[in-house]
Amino acid sequence: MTAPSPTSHGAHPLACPAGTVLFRPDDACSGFVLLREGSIRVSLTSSGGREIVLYRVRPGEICLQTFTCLAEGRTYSAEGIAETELKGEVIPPGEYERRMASDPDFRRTVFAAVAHRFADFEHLVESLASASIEARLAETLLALAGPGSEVNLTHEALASEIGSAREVVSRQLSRFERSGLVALARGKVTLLARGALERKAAGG
Amino acid sequence: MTAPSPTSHGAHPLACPAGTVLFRPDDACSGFVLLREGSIRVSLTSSGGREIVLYRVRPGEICLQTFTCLAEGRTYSAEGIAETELKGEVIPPGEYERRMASDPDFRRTVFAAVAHRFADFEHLVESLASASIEARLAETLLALAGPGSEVNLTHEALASEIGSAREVVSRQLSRFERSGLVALARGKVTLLARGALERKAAGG
DNA sequence: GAGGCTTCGTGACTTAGTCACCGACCAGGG
DNA sequence: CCCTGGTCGGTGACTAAGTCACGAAGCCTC
Repeated sequence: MTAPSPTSHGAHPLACPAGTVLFRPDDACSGFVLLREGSIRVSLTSSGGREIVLYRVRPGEICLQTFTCLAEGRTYSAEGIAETELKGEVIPPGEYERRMASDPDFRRTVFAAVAHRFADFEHLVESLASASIEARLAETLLALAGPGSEVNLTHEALASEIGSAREVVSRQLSRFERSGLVALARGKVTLLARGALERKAAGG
Repeated sequence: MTAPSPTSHGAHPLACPAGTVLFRPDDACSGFVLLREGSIRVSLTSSGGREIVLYRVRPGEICLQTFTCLAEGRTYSAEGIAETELKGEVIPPGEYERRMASDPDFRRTVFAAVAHRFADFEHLVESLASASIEARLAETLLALAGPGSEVNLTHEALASEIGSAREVVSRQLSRFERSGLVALARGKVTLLARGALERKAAGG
């Protein structure tokens, strides 16, 4: 092998456009992804056809699905799609094993990321089990808007973010609109009152 | 230190009766538990007072909560209660670190357990997001009964197993009883028709 | 500018969750 | 033995959420 990457010997580069399907249920895992740029959406589709977004992988984070597959030698059980153009590296399974064994920093990083991801999962379970649609939707809108005030997703896509149905999201958004919290357009939600939405998200 | 345990130098024994609260939200983690006997119930209680059982730790499994705490140096976010008398060992954080670094078998075991636990979590999310109460309750009854045919839990406790409300569980159990699938007594559910329950659990 | 697709709105209905209350059962002390 | 306080379960009435069916409006392409 010539000119190994300075950051991780044995890894090969990853680069793909938005929309690429990185893995589907039952795919085998081709390696551990270190993302430098972009965002991967990982979601689960139940037999009834309902989709729910589990989490997003961003630079510095890891894909728990991938970790699981590598640790147990299993196949994926969820779907991963590139939301934006991706750049990073793929560490093949053998190399991943070697680094986990020999590189304490790498190991700590992976562990911390797994732990963090797991905390997200707990939050998801808690919110699925007991938060109202109003609160979940408000929270999700705030998270998706980030520092900006626009969310460019359809009601359908928002429904799968919160694991609910399109009609339910549409009706809740209408209520938000009537209360002046958001403005609606086709495929777009504009946040008008972050404070009020934050209160709703907290269950007020 | 004298007479270290033959299985894990630096670990100290764990033994406590049923009902012991092992950790609560915001507790610091005192070490990694290797369970030899018994069962720990790990559950989350939301601000609204609703409790949901996340998973149980049995011999050979690990507590993901504990792993998370150790990996990120954080406090617990859920509650852990001994369902039965417990026997095992507690590996203190420093010793845990050392073994993760130096013992490949230990590391692999922990990883596989984390991965397995994570798969359970996915199942929980999927079922919360899209399965009916009827299916979730049927599945939970079968799981809790194990090879036997009795579940000695109150409706309240069953409700927290599936993350629902007591009244909902009571009504669904009544329907199961009227269909001849179970027999009900105070604090006890007896399974009469596993096959039919399995079909319900599968969403039939 | 017509046709076709996607997105969204809505009414009618079912299922799940909440609230309030009451009656049945159970364990303890008198 | 009976009372009593506590847990457990049943139920009616209501609200929230999810489902089903359909149609209207926006958008793209040809």
